[in-house]
Amino acid sequence: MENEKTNSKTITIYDIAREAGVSASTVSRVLTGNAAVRQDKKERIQSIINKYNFRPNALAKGLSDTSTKTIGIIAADVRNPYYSALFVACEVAAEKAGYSVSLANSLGEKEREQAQLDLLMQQRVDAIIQMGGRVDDLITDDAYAEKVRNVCRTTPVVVTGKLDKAPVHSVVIDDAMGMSIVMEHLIGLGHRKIALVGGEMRVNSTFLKYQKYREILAQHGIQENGEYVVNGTYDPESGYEATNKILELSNRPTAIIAINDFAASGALRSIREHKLHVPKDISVISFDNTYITDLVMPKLTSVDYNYDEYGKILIEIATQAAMGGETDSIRMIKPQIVIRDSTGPVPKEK
Amino acid sequence: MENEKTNSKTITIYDIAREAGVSASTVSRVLTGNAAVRQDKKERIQSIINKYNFRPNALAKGLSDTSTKTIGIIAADVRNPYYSALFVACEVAAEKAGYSVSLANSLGEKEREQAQLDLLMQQRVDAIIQMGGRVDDLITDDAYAEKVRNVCRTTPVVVTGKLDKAPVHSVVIDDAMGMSIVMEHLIGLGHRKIALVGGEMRVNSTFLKYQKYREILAQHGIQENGEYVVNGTYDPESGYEATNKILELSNRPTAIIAINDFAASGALRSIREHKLHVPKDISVISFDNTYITDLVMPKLTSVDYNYDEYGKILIEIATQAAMGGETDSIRMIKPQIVIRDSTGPVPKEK
DNA sequence: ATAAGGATTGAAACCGATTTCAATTTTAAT
DNA sequence: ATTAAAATTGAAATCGGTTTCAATCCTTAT
Repeated sequence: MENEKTNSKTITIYDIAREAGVSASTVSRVLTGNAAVRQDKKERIQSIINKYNFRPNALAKGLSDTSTKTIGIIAADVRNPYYSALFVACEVAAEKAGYSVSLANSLGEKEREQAQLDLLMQQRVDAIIQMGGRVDDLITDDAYAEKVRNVCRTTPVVVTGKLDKAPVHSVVIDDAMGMSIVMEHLIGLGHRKIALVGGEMRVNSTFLKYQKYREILAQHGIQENGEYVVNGTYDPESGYEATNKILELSNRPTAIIAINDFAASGALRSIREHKLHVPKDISVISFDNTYITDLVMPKLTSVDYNYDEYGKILIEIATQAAMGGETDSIRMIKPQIVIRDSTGPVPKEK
Repeated sequence: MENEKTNSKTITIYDIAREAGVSASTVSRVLTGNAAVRQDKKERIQSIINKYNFRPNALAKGLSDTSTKTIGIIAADVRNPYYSALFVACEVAAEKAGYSVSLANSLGEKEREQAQLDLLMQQRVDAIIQMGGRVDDLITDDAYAEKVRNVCRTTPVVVTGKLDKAPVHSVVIDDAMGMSIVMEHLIGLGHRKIALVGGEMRVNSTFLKYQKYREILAQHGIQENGEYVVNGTYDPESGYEATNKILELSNRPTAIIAINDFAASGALRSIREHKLHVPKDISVISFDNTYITDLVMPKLTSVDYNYDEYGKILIEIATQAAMGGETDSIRMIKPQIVIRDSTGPVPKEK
């Protein structure tokens, strides 16, 4: 009942061996190139392989090799251009290193994330890269931390972000530096009334940015205005609402830092509806430098992480770990600002 | 040299069996639930499984089952929200059906696409879904068609689009109907000078739209203006340039149909730079209804395909085909218009 | 022509599950 | 208490590769 495919029988290494009049071992040797085979036999076997377009069963290979040359990737949501950019960068880098990747989306659900961790482990991927998602919850959720620790026991895990609850490898964006660059850019343009839009403080990367924001304000002798910081959920609608609140203040800021490009697009809409102009009346800057920066008007100044490089590093660490490299490594990604049309000099006081 | 992981030995069904004092067969039976096991033994085994957090090796399982419960998906580029939306819809639908998915991006390169087809076949996915990509080239590229035919011999392939060169299953968007809806919407608003922006005629879905566009113009007795049709490459920049050309015509159109939301965003920019307003001076409508429609100003009227439903159908066909269903099925997706702020009544002649 | 040495080769074991088949244990019926 | 029928169980084969190890085949030097 199960296997009633009408497909032609899939051909195996034994079929090739029989037709070539050699043993399966010999066919395997030409397949892997791990050992010498006499030239004429090699050619004969190769031609039969070509004739049938034979491809060795990756399951059997992985079972015997104990390596699948596959890296599992769990992303929060590839519909977010930040993750899709990073995923594609990983895929390309992996391919260069002779690995393929397999993607799963956690969609921000802890249960999905754990199920996917399990699944990838079962599939015997050589390493798992976890981008975003509910990693931050590990700090509070012990059962979850235990699960990750368990996975780490058999499969190396690389996480984008920091994590002390489990022996994972980390690649972290220097969020403080990112905020620092943003603040210096704005302050250099004369801004002193700077608002922060979007983000949840329980998310580490957001919290680090906030800390730096305060630190730099202090450095420049600027009094922090609590009303200028409005949390949100990283989407356009939330950026829109947060900005609405801010623009209704009697003492409006002259610059808005959005937690990501999505929130910034919402901010732009709110600003437009308040009949203000960017960057003449108010500057907007954001993080992630996704293609969204190019779609909205004006084009957004944003903080970039060099996704190609970022992906390359993730894959590098993952493959090294897969080959038994040391655990607990940590690498930093240095952000860079990409200046477009949404930031400009502070407007003159009237 | 190869296997110098310091990880603890991965535990197998035999380890569980030994500790439970039963045979591996019995452990397997509680794992799969395919056969009865005495209650007390079952519980003992289950508790040992839990104790070690044991997960059966999916490679070994797949090898013995001849089903991996995995569906391979090849997308043109998940960075495009059309594909990411469809991919996530597939992932969710697959999960409900007890399958997992594995994603590869062809990035519009024929060689990558073929390599990925090969790889997925080697990984013994139960079916392959190919979304977009160079499928259209199959019509002209015989070597490629031969490759696909070869894959089809062992693994069912589901394609988004039509294809007679290989025995694949098809899910196609009714592009003609989409264009029809768009045209009726615009004509209903009084527009008669309607331009078409972006797209390459060699791409079937684009060509079908163009055909319907002409057909409907004719139906309404509107003379086609060749200058109103400007091809492009589906990205913002291309939509921008095409629209620039159109807006420099002496006899400007009052509505622009963009081939997708990206092109539409470029069109909006061009229109803005020409000091025109949407939809007061000119209406803009596009295809795909991605989240981009929500980011730009004004929000875009666009044609939606109900991605959840679309993904569900793709997975349905893929899983049925995997279980030996008939080949060569074809399903149609009916598009729907989502009206937002970018389309309005034709401006009064001055 | 022959022995030593290296190059090729195949048989068999292994990777970790599932499943068939026959044997054994339970349970139910008489 | 017996026996037939039903429920459990384990041994062994299988899935399709890779690799070890011992055997066989060539070379080349003597």
